[in-house]
Amino acid sequence: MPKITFFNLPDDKRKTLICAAKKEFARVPLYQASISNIIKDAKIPRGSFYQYFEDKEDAFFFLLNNHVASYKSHFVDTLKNNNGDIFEAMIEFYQSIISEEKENLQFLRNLFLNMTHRIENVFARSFGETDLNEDFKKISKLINHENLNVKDENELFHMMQIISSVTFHNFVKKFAGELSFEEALNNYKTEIHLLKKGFLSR
Amino acid sequence: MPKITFFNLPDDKRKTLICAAKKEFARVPLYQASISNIIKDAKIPRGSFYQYFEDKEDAFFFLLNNHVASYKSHFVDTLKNNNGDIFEAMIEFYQSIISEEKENLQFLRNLFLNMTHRIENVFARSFGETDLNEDFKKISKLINHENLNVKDENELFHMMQIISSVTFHNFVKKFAGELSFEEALNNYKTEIHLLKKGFLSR
DNA sequence: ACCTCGATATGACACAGTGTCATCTCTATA
DNA sequence: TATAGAGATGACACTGTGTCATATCGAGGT
Repeated sequence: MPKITFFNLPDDKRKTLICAAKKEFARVPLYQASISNIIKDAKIPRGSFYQYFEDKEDAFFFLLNNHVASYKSHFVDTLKNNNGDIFEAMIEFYQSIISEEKENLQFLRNLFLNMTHRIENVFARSFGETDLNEDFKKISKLINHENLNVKDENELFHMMQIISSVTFHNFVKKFAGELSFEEALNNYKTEIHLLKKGFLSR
Repeated sequence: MPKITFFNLPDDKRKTLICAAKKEFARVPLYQASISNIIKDAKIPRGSFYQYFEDKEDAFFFLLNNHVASYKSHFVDTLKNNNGDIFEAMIEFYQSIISEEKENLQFLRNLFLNMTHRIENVFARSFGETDLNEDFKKISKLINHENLNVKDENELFHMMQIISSVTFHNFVKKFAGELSFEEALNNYKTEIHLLKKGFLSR
């Protein structure tokens, strides 16, 4: 977490800093990003950066958490709008993410092409160290269980794990392959369809 | 690829170097690994390293390719032994990977917890820039298509994509969560089972 | 034995980025 | 106006990278 001084900063200075950081993390992935670039862009001296953040990662994960928080609430909305149909909701969500504006897309690209477990974890659980089950239970309640071929909570949990693995991987393919919007969406739909019908004929 | 001089090296010197590199990449992930450590351990001067490799990544991907090549042939064997049952083969394969010896496990751990797209790609296709379909077709021929609920090559391709997404993610969970062998295996079996039966009741 | 030339080895060096710290500045309050 | 605490600043030490001029080696020719 950023230090208190960061939050005490006047709004415009804080915004400038956030923009500079976002710009750098949209330019290159975390491990290639440099504090030097950020402070040069934000026009603050080196020492100040360390007044506000622990280090590069601190700044990065602050930004990431903001992004993820907003995606999360967006996803919950989407799920509600689709009456708990998790599959339709995922497709709509996937679609909306790959339609983001340029700088965000670039940021996401660097994210997904360099998805360390630490980053993935931010998606899986809120940064506030809340229990991972918290989020799962919240989502689970919103899902329409009718027609779902799962026999208990455990199977539902693993179903969600599978869906998120597949979704992540589709993002990676989209960003790596420079797939068009349509290609990416069709691939994702095909895979969701396969998940629904299962791999074995009965 | 390493430079010619690397392959011209006397066997023992080359082995020492490979061991030192492996040790470093088992200690920390690629982005944290340092050439300085490798040359200190291998007792070669700094300039020599650059005589053999382009840079850190060059050495890393050389090692990675070796690993992956051996895993690949191991997987093909496993698939054959299971008479083309892709699901049983995956489970047996998964099991064998998480049973590797310590240094390899540590190397894999750093790999999966920092799975950049560039690394993932090495798994997906051979480094030799061969067409990605090459490998897929080879595996596809070995798979027993009886009872498989796929209607064409395209669906089969996406089925394989899903299986590999899920498998990758299970490796990540295993290495991140410090799950026991049994826990990890059970989780994986559950997910494969779910994939087989599908998410929708019919 | 000696020379030569291409291949290889070596470590000093310039450079880039990190994180720290002593010191300076600002502002609110007694 | 004095003072304390919060914040700002940039010089500095340190670590690691990649390069390059120079040294060394070894096989083949004379």
